[in-house]
Amino acid sequence: MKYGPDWQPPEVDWTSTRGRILLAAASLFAARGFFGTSTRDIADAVQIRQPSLFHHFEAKHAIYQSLVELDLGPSVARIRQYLAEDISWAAKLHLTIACDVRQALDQPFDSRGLYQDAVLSLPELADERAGIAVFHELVERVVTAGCEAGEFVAFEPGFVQRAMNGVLFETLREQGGPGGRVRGRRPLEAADFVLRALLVDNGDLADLQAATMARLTAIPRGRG
Amino acid sequence: MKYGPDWQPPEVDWTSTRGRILLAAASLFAARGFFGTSTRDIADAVQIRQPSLFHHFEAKHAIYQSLVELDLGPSVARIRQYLAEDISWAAKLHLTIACDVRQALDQPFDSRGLYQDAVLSLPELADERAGIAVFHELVERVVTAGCEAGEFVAFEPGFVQRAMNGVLFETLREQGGPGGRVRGRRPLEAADFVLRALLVDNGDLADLQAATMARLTAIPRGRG
DNA sequence: GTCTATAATAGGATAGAC
DNA sequence: GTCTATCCTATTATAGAC
Repeated sequence: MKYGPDWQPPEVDWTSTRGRILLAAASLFAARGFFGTSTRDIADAVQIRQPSLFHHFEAKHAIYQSLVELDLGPSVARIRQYLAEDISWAAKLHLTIACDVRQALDQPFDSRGLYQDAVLSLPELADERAGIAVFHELVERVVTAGCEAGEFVAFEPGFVQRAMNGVLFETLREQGGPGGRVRGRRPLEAADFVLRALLVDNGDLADLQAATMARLTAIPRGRG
Repeated sequence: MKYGPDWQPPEVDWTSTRGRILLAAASLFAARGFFGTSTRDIADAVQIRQPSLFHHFEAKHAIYQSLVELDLGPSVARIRQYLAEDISWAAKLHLTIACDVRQALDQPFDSRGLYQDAVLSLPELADERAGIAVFHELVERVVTAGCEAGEFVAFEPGFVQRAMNGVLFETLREQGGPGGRVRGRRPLEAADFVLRALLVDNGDLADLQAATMARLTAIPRGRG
């Protein structure tokens, strides 16, 4: 099942025409939005003719769909893994945020144009809506458990999930997407910001930072 | 000057055709985005013919522009006022966040479809881009001063401004816009979340809450 | 101030040659 | 796998009657 425990998105050869379409479309979606980008714009950027796109993707929304899969799939997989590990709830959340920011800054395509409600409400993107709902549910589970364990103060989990997403998205918007000069500390800063808001005892933060940093540096960089 | 110290948006009669166009357009922009909403969609919702729109607004983007003015104008005016008051930096920021959320939930139109980079990059919306930049600059000024005064921990002001915006926007998305059952505590929760992340001493939070609450209840409600 | 009629263009997608 | 040619629809906006 898509976005299920054993699913992962198909590999992409970024030098192939299909890969270059995805890269160009992602940049255009980020700059002008899905509806503000025409298939001609994308084709021009890849230097092919507009109808040739439809040999690689059945429709415009399929390009967007593939990009969401590539961005969301690993995020869902990671938080599933952290949930299974024997670490504190705070550590699970800190890792989730930091690794999500790090992935978005490391991956070759720009993810800032994805996750727009107006696009996701297209009927063809039902799987992606469901996948996002799964991610949100897993985050809420961590927040709820962290509250019950006394690690977090009592905000509503739904609110926290939203607030965390807001911090995540805006951090990416600020960074200007892949290719910008990455501020290396942003993944940790974003995670620290959210955890400081949640933690009952901010004294725990230094340990979280050290643990997350150790695992962040273990992620392969520069895939693009 | 638009969005300057003495500027405020023109009053709107929400029962007039012009007002009803703004209300309908705001809801549609929130649900399907600016580019995903056609002038026909808006006209249908107001029960007039599509060309009649152009008697009230010179172009589609002028509708969007008016909505941004109505939402952003009061926000900029408020933060200017808080900057002039003799209260702590933390109080200025707490008030800014809480009152912004409260306004968005109280005003008659849905503001969730505004502030999209893809739309704001239209050349006709240069004033609105500038207005948003002014708001961001004023927020950063509060954050920077709060850090220097030792009230806030040392995050980068630009990052904090982004994170705060993310929390703001996502809080509104969660609430479902005006007309949804407003969770009365959301303005305070959003402000608390950001201030907890920033404050060196979380013990100051209770005072902030009390001060903000006193001024929030003084805002007239139910304009819609 | 709202209407009908229509201009002018841009959009996504298909057919079929090479 | 890419091309040219083209279809069909939707879109923003204008003209001019009432």
